[in-house]
Amino acid sequence: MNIYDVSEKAGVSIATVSRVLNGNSRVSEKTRNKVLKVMNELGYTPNIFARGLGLNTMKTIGIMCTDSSDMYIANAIFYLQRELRNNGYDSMLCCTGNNLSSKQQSLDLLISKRVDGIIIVGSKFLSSNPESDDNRYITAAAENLPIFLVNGHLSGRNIYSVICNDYYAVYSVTSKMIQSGRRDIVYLYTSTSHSGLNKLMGYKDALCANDLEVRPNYMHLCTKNIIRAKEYLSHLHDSGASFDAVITSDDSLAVGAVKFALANHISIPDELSIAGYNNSILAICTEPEITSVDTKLEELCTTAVDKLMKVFAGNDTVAGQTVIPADIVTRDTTSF
Amino acid sequence: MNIYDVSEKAGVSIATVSRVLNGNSRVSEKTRNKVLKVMNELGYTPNIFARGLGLNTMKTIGIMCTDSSDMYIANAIFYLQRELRNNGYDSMLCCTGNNLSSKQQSLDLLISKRVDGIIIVGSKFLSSNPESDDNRYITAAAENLPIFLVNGHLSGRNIYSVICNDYYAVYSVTSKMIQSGRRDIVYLYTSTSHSGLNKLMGYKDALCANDLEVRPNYMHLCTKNIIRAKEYLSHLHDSGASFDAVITSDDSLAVGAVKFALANHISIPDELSIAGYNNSILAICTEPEITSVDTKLEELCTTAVDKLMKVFAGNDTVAGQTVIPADIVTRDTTSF
DNA sequence: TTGTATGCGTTATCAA
DNA sequence: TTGATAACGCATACAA
Repeated sequence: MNIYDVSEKAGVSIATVSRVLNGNSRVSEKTRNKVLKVMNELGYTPNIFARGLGLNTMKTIGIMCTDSSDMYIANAIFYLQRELRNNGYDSMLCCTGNNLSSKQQSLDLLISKRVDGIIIVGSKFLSSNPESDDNRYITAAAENLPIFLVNGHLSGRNIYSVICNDYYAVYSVTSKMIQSGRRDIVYLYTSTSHSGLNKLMGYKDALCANDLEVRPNYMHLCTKNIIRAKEYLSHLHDSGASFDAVITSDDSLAVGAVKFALANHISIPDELSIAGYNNSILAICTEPEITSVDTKLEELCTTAVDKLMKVFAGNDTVAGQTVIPADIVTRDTTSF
Repeated sequence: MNIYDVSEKAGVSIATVSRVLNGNSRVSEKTRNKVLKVMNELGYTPNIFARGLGLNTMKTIGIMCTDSSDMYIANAIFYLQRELRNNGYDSMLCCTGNNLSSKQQSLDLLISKRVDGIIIVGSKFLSSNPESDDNRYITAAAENLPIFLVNGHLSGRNIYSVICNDYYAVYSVTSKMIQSGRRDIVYLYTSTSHSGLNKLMGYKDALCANDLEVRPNYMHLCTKNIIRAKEYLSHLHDSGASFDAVITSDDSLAVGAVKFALANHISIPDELSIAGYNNSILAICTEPEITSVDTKLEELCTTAVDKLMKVFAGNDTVAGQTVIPADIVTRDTTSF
């Protein structure tokens, strides 16, 4: 079933069929209808390979991430996919894990599939070491197709980032904690990515701005895991360190903090204030519900796709980086 | 950059380059190395369209779901994608929402992209009405390519289902509740899909088997939402109905039940036992943590991909339906 | 072991 | 407005 079958049955040439297929106006109404009727009768579908061979585009965007089962990333994929579809593009998903060589392989694979562009989701995808060459393969790929980063930053030609203002978000939360009377504030974080380090810096700077001491054991790098967060706080508590607030870089850690407080009969928020990050469903699972930072993921995603479409349209004034401010959603684990 | 460039630079014919590309053994070691070297130097990547044009396969599987931001589905996508990759296949994701015509459109789109097979995730994708023609478009598509259902069932040629034994899982949980002394058991559920109705039936049958009354207001269809579950239980409680157990078809509803109990100073599990479903992270967010049914999602997904590969290999003895038993993960909201 | 020639289904260029 | 034909890049049957 191909264009020849249609042309034969309709009594026209393949060129005419092709014109009908592509909405070319240089076809008489009568001929067009005749061809459309035949296409319908035959249930004809154009062959995407043959088309791609000529046009060298598949109207498909590759989406890469380390782990699509992560709630934040899963939501991003949903939004991206929806926006791309609205713009006539499909998406091809690659979950790479955290191994550098498998990230490279996935990128090569998407390129070999001739995707028209690539969207990378999550700051953990990139190596945060600016000295290393670990992101070189991405800048190299950007020579041939545009690359977009959602919640990640990398500079370079044909690379576009859309990020949330993580530094300012954590700075604000920390400041609010201090303003509401907290002085011994623990910060639990999950990642040393660009975004992760920005958040940490926000915490430190807010302490400094208020003349509070930055204590190493009050900043803890922790796997993204409820139990681990609870364990570390228990450990800190048992070791005699006192703290009246916990700020986290992810809601799961904040859930751990709530569980720690409940297990030790520490009242929330009077004796211990807790703030989460990402404003996920986890923030409303606990009792009390958790104050959390809304990172505007949907807006990040729609902005990324918008920029992508502009780049495809040949607009060469698309900003390399877009920063979107976060919101703080106040609930019952804080007294501000 | 194509096969001709490589052949010219390597001083061989395009046929030889193609043979090297496809691992054909009828090439001398010397020639092979020469060609590989040139391919490397030129950074040559074969054009997938040209290849697909001849072979009419893209080594790509379409994955369809209603909503990839649903935690259950997000996990399924992760597992499926990983298994497909392990077998040399890529995946193309389509989130359709719940609208029938957009489901049909997405299916058409995947077919027009010449995917080699389609995996549909989630029982909500299918219409559960066996009388309606709403699933006809799927059986029609199955005439041309194999269709796999993960946690969904549809019978027909070239359609394969992998499902969890939901009926028996809920039957077991309900029986255990009864054995541990509960008599007034509420069942909250989110869906009237095939899987959803099976679960409901499991609940009813377990009650009947123990000579307990099936009361309509003790079975409630509820959106997948923490607050809604809490509200319904409050309503039931306020209306004077007494209950000593809540079984749910999703962890989110069980979280709502925990919140209801905490808000009303009802002790868990003594005064109220609670069971969730899907054994998601939500089950361990609350205090106490929730007993939940592990639906073996990873096993469902690997089994589906296994079956897919067997079908592609021409194995015509692949079972149309595979049923995998669930596990009950006992935690602190039940006394069994 | 290697090379030549053809077909895959479409789009686009040129001619009519 | 329509038709004939080249081009896209690869795999493969057949020839050498």
